[in-house]
Amino acid sequence: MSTTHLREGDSLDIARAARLSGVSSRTLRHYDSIGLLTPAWTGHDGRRHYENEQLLRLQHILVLRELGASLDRIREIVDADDPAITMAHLRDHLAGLAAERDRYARLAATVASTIDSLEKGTTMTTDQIFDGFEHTKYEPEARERWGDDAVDTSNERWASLGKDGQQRHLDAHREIVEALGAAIRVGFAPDSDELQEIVAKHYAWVSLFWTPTAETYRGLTQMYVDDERFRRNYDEVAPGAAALLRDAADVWAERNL
Amino acid sequence: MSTTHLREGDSLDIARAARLSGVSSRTLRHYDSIGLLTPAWTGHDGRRHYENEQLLRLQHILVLRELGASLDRIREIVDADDPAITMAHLRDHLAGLAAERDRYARLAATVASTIDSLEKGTTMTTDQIFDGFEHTKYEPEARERWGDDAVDTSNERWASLGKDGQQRHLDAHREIVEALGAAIRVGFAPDSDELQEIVAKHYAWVSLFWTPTAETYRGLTQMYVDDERFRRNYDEVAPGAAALLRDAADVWAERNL
DNA sequence: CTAGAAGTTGACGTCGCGTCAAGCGCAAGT
DNA sequence: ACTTGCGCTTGACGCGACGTCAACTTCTAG
Repeated sequence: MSTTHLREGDSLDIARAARLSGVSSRTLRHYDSIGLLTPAWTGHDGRRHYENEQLLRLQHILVLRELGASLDRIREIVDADDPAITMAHLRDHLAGLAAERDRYARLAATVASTIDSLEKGTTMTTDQIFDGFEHTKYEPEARERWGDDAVDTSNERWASLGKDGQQRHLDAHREIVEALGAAIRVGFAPDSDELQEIVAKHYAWVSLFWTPTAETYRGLTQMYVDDERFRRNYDEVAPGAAALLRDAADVWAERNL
Repeated sequence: MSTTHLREGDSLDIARAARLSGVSSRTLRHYDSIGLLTPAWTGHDGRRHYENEQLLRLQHILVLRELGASLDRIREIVDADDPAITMAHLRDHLAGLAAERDRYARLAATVASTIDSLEKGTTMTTDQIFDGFEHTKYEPEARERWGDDAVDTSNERWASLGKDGQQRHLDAHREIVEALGAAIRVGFAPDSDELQEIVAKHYAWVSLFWTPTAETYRGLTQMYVDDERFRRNYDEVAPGAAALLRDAADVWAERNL
């Protein structure tokens, strides 16, 4: 058999080439414009025509595109048409994919646990922190401390969560408290990077519902120390945790708020 | 205490605001230009000045940005400042993150197994397929079939892989063969979507080293049938597998090459 | 001969900024 | 008083892989 057996009629216009290979004609034009896939020939009227050779190259391109490679990388691979180079690029590409995968996995886990923490039920720490703003005897004090609007808003926000939401919010908080406990055992200082990071998380945790100012944030952490019902939740993991959080929060608030 | 206690001196210029919050001044300008974060006030000379309120909003923005949310989504969340809306957006966002994570996981797995298949060692199917192009007695035949250049290139490509690479290439191939076997047991026709998909994978597998034309691809699959050493590898999983692959490849080549 | 189908090029939009480029205001040094 | 220079300003392009108009030309069928 001859290696080439193309009759004139074997060439396809852009639409047929696109349908055959499952891409849009725009994509073919794009590939042409960036020099990734040049049509076999172009009519006097500018219309693009594709033949077997181009369809083969396109197949090769699409195989690699399905692997998520960039068009630049694809170009280098198909132009080289060399397995050693293919391997090198695939290796690079895999590293990138794995990194992206891990990045999204981390993000998803973080968001999931955030949602979890917001959805879970109403238990101890929760009751204490948010009930502190609520209708009970602490409310007048809270209103005095943070102003009426803040208390109302906080109540509404908390109420808008389900029992579920409230429970899980706790879990995120528990992580923070346990990190605090670990910091105490290791002996980190309030202005150490480690503690400042914990405070940042604590602030972020609080911020999901309410955006404290430097003043109110300091006030909140001070209340953790002053009020025995709050303090117990922090100190139960390690004595002095509430005070350490307050000290670290003072530094953090000054630096960041 | 008063709720506002800002003195004139409390406002920060863009550089200090940027350093405090850990973003670039360009980012702050960007957030201003898209209306996500407007400075507290702007001097007669156009310089931006930020105060506590803006820094707080920025903190909220950055918390959400770390979760990978888009600026549009972030705007809706911080503008609403409502936990119910926050939850709804976080939920949407989580779905997107999980989808991306899974997508990259699939891509990474595919590429990894491709690399694996290219790196693994030289065994049976491998030996037979690629040794078919090699120095042994089959080489003259291969040269006749596909031309000298194709044979040389194939030899070089295969040689450029390690023993490892050659072995794993096999595994990918084995998957294809087993899919073929399953198709036979179920009784799919050569032109069925299922078989066409298998052929597509087979073609992609071959294409990673060599880009067959319709003619050479048909020739290759025909050889799988004709040559007992090749046929055995296909038929061992299910009798008639080689012939079925050839028939399906004929259809596929016509449609796609 | 004309309408319609299908092709063409060109340009903008996406997303979140990084990175020039050109110009202005203010404070310190000569 | 004048220059220097820093730090700010706005405006614009670039990235990646096309989707999506818009405006125009050409081919084909009636």
